[in-house]
Amino acid sequence: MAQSDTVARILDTAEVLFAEKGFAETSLRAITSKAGVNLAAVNYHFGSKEALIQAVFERFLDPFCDALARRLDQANGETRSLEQLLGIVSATALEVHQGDARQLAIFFRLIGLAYTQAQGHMRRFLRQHYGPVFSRFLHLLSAATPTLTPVERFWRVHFALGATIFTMSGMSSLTAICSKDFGETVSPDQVNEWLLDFVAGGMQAPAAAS
Amino acid sequence: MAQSDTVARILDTAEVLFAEKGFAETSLRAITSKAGVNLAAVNYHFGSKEALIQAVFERFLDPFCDALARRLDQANGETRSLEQLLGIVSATALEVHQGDARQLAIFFRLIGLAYTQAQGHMRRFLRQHYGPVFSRFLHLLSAATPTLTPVERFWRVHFALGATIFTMSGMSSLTAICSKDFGETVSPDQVNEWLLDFVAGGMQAPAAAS
DNA sequence: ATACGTTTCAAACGTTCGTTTGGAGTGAGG
DNA sequence: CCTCACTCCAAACGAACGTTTGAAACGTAT
Repeated sequence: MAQSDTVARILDTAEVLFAEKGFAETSLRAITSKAGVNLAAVNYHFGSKEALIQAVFERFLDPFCDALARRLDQANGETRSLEQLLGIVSATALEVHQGDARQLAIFFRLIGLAYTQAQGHMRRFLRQHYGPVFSRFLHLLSAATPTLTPVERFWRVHFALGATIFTMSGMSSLTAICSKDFGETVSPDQVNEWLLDFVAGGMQAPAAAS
Repeated sequence: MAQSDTVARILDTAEVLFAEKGFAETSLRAITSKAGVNLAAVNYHFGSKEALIQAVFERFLDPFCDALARRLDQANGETRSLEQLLGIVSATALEVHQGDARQLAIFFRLIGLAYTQAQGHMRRFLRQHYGPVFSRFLHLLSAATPTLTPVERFWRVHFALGATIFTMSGMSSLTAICSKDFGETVSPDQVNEWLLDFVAGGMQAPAAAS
């Protein structure tokens, strides 16, 4: 075959293991042995471990950003409410992963890791590759939250990002705790809806006097 | 001297380096060389790297939880509003670190790392040592948010935790971006107030139909 | 069938890690 | 003055890491 499935097997396995343990805690030996490929395959196909990490990110962020840009295009010109705007992002994430809760958790966990574990070069990579889409979203968000000053909006976006990333990346363990403590199983979709309520409420909270 | 300051020097340095780079990415050699002590000192005084990590957490979490318990005692019996309750936690964090923004950022960054990087044993340690205080807080929170179902409150608490930990642990880089993009410098205290507004708004957001 | 580019493989490389060791320093008590 | 417990230190240990190597295996086109 012209292109073996070794590359895909490595990416699939690395994605899961990175999401579970982080980048530094996941060795190439763990990835290659679980993927059933030779240890040297990573350096042969990707060049280095860091290049593998970037490849993992590109594979799941490119489709997401493309889909998000498409949906934002459809919303162009129309004045959108905050709830609609947040719904677009949420629906895009669900669309790209076709409702697979496990994939969705991995998605957010990796984004969270990129923010918390990666040094400067990773943030630069994300900003260069996906900055434009993020800017477009921010512009629409400005129209949806006209009472906020730019600085306050900047911070509230990061509050919302934190709530989202933190929750989604820990979704599996949190749902386990939830069902143990309350005897009630909640679907990731339900959590997602509750999160949207929370974020919308926080975004539109009145600004107290400083 | 009966007790040298080697232990304190190690703890001080480890705290900073762990917060900067994470646990796995911080070697004992980096800690000991920056602290100006011998490499073997860590294993001599603490036993292992993992024990050092726990010691770092105990040193900053014990005073915080004690102070929080004291403040919750004072609020005992009285019905508190959500804003007052959140204010207590915020004021406790500020009190323990005496308004030192750098220390405060380290504080939250370490908590965030404990949640995202640590495997099961770290969460178990946190739950066993600091679970009771957290339960008391949750009980008071229930009284302050009577319209929420227990399950919804559970999730909103984690949304709020995510917003807080994510923001505070990335405070230094976020303030840098903020001042670069807006030419406006905001104090950590200001961000803290805005965060309280956001969390209060999210906590009290109306629950949409599921 | 032969030659060639691509991919796989076992083995080893050098480095860095956490940890251990045995002895040298140090100060208080007998 | 000697002893003993505590602390520090240079050096080394074994293990695990990312990476490299050179040959074997493979498919394809001539």
